Amino acid sequence: MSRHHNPESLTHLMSHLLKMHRHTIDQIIHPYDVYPGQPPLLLALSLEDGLSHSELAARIHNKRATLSVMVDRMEKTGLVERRPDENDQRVTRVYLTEKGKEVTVHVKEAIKTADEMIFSHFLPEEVLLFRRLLLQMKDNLRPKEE
Amino acid sequence: MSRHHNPESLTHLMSHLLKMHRHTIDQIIHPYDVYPGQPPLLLALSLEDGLSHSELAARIHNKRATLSVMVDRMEKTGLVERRPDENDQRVTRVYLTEKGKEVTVHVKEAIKTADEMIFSHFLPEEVLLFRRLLLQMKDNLRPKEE
DNA sequence: AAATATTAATTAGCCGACTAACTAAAAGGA
DNA sequence: TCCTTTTAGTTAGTCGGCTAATTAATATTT
Repeated sequence: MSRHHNPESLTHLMSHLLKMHRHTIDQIIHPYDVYPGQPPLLLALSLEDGLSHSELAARIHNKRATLSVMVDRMEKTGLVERRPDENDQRVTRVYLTEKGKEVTVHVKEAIKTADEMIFSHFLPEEVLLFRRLLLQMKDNLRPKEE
Repeated sequence: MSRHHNPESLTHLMSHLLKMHRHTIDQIIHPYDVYPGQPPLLLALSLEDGLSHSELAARIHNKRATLSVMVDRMEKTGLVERRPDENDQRVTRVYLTEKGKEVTVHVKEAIKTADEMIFSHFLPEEVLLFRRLLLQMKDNLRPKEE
């Protein structure tokens, strides 16, 4: 209780928490051919299907190169499919397959389970407060032009 | 402001924050031959040098296999060295080299810079509150035997 | 003492993430 | 129009992380 009072350990603790959270989800969804990095991508497509690679990469905070390889794998496991954009031949759009849509239902349940676990015993106002602090941090890290 | 009210996005936001935090540190330490995953290992050794692989893996919340490969690389870049344990021939202990110790000074500064950035505009009691919430989450995720 | 189980570390193989370098297509300028 | 710049996506190479399987040494059991 008296050790680790420096802010560094807070980020270390955060990364540990996220690792456990991710692991909880992965345990549930692994049987559905979904790998640990894929839930954000599936959720993004379930909100708006047919995003381009660039849009999708931005939504899930990944680089295009990372996304390209992920989509390769997910195409192989039959979760998504690529279709060329009609107007711009540079653009490839990514769509959920039927299997992808079915699997996303289970992914959402898994996330719900993990979130209820990690935020259990939290008062609603504590969750709101936590959100406010995270948004403050995000703002702090935003590069300022001056 | 009105979108993303579900807890899921909180973990997504956390992972985004950590990614930026890690990137901030990496920008500073990259010239010192330190790769983005290595700061926690260096800090652990600067607190207690000569840990075994198993101990070190536990401290930084990694698996032994992950650690083994990291130590390989860090031995190549001259940051750490392996020495066998005297009493137990199964055990290998990891020590900071002189270069490793020097570099760790810069790593600590980089972490300090990144932490001051991410926690700027935070009141001391907000940091404490944030810590309390994270510890609550950690406790929530601890597997209970019952 | 000998057989068995456990522990420490490594290796192989995979997924996730990045940067840098590349190709192709579209947009903009002279 | 032609040249240049920008944008979209892929590929290659590397680091970080995992699980499963392997090897070696120590502990346990019988």
